[in-house]
Amino acid sequence: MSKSGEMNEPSFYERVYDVVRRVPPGWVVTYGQVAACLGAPRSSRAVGYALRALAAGNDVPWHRVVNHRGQISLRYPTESPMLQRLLLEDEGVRFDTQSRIDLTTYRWHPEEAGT
DNA sequence: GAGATGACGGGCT
DNA sequence: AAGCCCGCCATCT
Repeated sequence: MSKSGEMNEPSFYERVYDVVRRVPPGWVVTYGQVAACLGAPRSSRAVGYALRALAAGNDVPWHRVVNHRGQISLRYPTESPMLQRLLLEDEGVRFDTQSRIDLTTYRWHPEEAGT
């Protein structure tokens, strides 16, 4: 990404970011939810790919996105997963003894939020 | 243009 | 309940 096309295309990335930005503090969504919200319920992996490309200093609450098991999928930098957990706990999200989030309680439903 | 990658999801064992 | 495998999709090399 160094040629033309990194800031002029409303790519999937932007849409993903836009959805994630709507997630209120203290709530979480799964990659699949974000994908479904974009009209591509099968693009969950692509969503993760988009978030991976996020640069530091952005206004996207990426930490509110977890996998369908309610766990943090990050395994990259050793600190990122811990950071995500700290950010969520700071917002009131509780983790069980298995470092897992109860999606039945914290899962945010965009359709209920209205658009 | 083709092959490989990845912050996933669902189903089966 | 937890783990393993396969399939999807957008992007990268």
